[in-house]
Amino acid sequence: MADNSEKKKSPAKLPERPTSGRQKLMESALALAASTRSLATLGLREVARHAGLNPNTFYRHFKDFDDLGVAMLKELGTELRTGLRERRMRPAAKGFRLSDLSNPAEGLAQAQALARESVGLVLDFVKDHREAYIVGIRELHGTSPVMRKAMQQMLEDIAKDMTEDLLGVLKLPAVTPEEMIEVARVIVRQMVFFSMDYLDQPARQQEIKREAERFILLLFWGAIAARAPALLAQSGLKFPAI
Amino acid sequence: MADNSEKKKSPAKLPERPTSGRQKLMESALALAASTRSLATLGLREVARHAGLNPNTFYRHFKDFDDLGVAMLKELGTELRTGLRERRMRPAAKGFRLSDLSNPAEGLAQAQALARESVGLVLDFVKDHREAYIVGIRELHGTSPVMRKAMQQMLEDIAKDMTEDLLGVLKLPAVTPEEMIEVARVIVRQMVFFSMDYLDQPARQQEIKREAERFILLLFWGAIAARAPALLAQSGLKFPAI
DNA sequence: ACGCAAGGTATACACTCGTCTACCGGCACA
DNA sequence: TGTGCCGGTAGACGAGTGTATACCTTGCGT
Repeated sequence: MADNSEKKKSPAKLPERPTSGRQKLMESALALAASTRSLATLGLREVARHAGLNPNTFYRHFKDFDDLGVAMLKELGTELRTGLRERRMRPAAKGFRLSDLSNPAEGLAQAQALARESVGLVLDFVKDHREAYIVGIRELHGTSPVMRKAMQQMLEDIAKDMTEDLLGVLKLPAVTPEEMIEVARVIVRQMVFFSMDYLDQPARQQEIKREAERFILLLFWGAIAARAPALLAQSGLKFPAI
Repeated sequence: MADNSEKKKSPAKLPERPTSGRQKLMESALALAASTRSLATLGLREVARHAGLNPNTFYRHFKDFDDLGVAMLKELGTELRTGLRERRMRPAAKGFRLSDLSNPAEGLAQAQALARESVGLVLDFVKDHREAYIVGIRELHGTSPVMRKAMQQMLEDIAKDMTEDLLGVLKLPAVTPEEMIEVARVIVRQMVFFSMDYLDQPARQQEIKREAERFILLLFWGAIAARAPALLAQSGLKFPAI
């Protein structure tokens, strides 16, 4: 521990600069937050240590710890949304585009296929970005108001994306866009929980996937029943106004 | 700071022991967690200081910090569950007990009344226990695995209570208990988010209440549509198997 | 060729933290 | 009358933290 004659490995030739310090700090913060399981608990020194950097280097790039937080969120947030969007463009996802449709039963069949595809898509993504997901959700109900707002906004954006997709792909009778976004929001939020289960209980993954699909289908059935009372009237059922 | 001659205010006669130390610690922890906005960030010394106690006193009552957490959760959890239960026994809640019923529409009308009552009940409770709720939800996705498990268990218990009530009060056709608990779980989890909104946006409280009611009703409509296809078959609709 | 800013490092300081050991007053109860 | 235990206190130790100051490269612009 004493002073050895000469070392100074600091200015050694490091031909590799793949991650540029700032990046290393963010990655370390993410990794630590996912293992230690909180951003708020993280320490400046701890992150720097894990990144193999001097504690003070932190100040070169971020002023607060919130500062690093919003930077991470911005990066991961765009990654998530674009990730979802591009996977939504895959062939399988576009397989069941349909022109117009007056039969609700047909619409529900399409909805089922779309639900299955979407659920798998989200859960796969979550599994592929386990760390980011865990940390993000923690911030959703977390300490910093800034983070919380940003996180809520991200969920809302995803819900809006989903609404567009749903409105574009399937035509459920008499379901207005306003109701659609409400349904989408509910789905997105519920998926937060399903995703948690999915990560926490690997043995039940298939079952959880089915539960999520059933949930979505239930909502669509409900939406049709609530919004197409005329169609259901023939069956003799009378639904209370919503 | 030096040693004054004689003091020792410690063994002074304290006729008041309204909150017995342990209680003081838990209350301080709750207050601090709700203001500092995290249990994980809390420090043993910090809590003791806020409670006006010696740091070591903490060890007399709790061994971990998780220990205090589960104690708080147990207290508040039972308060919540019994609160919900006794309010569920109020006259208004029992108003629509019904014997047997073959008409799903009738069942749905009952469901709507029950949904309205239950939603109001939960949201009132949340508003009355704002601090506890915020802290609790934070722990639901929080750092400590112990807390997380405990919190999930509490939600699950509430869902079970709700299932019993639902099965007892209203008879939806062909909805099995297994499906009922699944629906109840989904409702409870969604109420977590609705409650957050409710606390965060006081101006929209009535609107949020309506959204929650609509969500629940949607689920029941969906459940009937999914589980009583025979009833709906007359309408000419054919629903895909779930 | 010089300067200078960016990124990184080393050392140091004042704090806070969790925990350990030891001491003390009341109360129950045998 | 003693003798434990329970709840509370005091002080100290070692480790970890955030931050301040100062020094050292490297690269780029002029």
